[in-house]
Amino acid sequence: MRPASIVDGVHERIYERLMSLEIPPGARLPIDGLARELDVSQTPVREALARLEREGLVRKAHLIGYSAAPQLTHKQFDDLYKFRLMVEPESARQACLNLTPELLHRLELSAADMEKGEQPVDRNSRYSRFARADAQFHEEILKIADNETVRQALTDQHVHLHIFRLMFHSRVTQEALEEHERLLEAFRAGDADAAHAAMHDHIARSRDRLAAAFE
Amino acid sequence: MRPASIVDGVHERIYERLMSLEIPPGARLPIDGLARELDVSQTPVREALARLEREGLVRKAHLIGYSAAPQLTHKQFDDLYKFRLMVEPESARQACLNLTPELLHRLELSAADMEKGEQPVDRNSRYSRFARADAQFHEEILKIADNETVRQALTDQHVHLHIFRLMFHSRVTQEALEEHERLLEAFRAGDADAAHAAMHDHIARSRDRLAAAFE
DNA sequence: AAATGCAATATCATATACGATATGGTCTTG
DNA sequence: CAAGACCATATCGTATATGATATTGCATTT
Repeated sequence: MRPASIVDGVHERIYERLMSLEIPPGARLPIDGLARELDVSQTPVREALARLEREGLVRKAHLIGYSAAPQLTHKQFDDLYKFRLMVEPESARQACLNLTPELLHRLELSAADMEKGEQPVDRNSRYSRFARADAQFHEEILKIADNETVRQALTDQHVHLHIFRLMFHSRVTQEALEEHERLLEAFRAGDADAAHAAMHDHIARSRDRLAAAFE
Repeated sequence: MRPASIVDGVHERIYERLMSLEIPPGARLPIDGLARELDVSQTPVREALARLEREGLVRKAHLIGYSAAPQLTHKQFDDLYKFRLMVEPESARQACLNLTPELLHRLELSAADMEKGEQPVDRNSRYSRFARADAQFHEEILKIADNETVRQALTDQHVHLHIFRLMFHSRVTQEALEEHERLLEAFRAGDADAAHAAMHDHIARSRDRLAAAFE
């Protein structure tokens, strides 16, 4: 039985606060303040913040301190989606080629999670659940594509975290579910080109839906 | 004058030791050992190692410690090049569209650096110089493509570091220079599709040249 | 001789301490 | 009254100390 390290716990708790916008973009993150609040010493807080910095979720200014990363700019948003379009459709194609009935089944389950699931109690938890499920679905496809480098690169960009923060106040549409369904159809048919196209279409539409958040 | 932080210095010095294979893949990296050796306390060493861990250059085992990341496996190598092929040719195309005479000029200079330059004193420094210049050239193109997300994602994969470690004992060919030249020709002509093709070709050939390192 | 248990050592994880620097408000001065 | 100097506080960056855990080697036993 290993005692999970304090650093991991601190990292996770700060991550959640950032994700839930409890710590808003730009807010300061004083080390000893967090240490007192989480009832640990400064050392693990320091290390957790260093990790979050490398992940791009917080920024550090020498002799000034850490602060939560600002919201995505329009350009960063564009860049992020261009990146996804370079990588994810191709990964969907590859996933299609690697697909086994068992893997497909797991993917279907993952997609189903998004539609049903317990009714949310409030706006916040609902969006959170949706974002989590969507991230899970895309993640599943990347795992099937079996390219750890690509998966890591996307994970490092924290696509879904940023998107969640953006869509926090926007509407969750039924469209995304339908697009996922079209992707699944391509997978079921074993049509790699169709999977590529469906993923491309899905991401482009997702981009256009979210672009409204900048108006 | 800025008081460069000790953490930065420690990070850099360890990075160089990893890059130069002075610390071989798999070697242990004891915190207090490094602290004594570099004549600093453990705290900055800890933070530097945490950064290197996020960068994928060292691994950490809870209650055991840090160690240098192992060499790329054949699969990781394949994945890395598949990733590059998804991203860099498209970036070359975009760079071509963004190109101005001034930017092209800088790129030409960058490419020229690779060919001439002072004669190396030994194998090690020669490869190091080549690897650095090659990294610089590709980096320059990504900057022109002006997609910071993509650039960061590639940087995070430490493509050129891994490649250098692989090619440490292999031959540096003239071919790479010729491929860069073909890329430049496409840029000069303003032919985005040709730039895409040339970059694709260059990376695929680079992959095939290095694949020998696994035999 | 091989295996097992135990002690010694190396190393980590965390806590705490302290000097250094930035920031913000107040006070002085022109 | 405005502008600049100065001090107090917050916070960082680094160092050091301490308890906990893993690893290693040796002794003991079978």
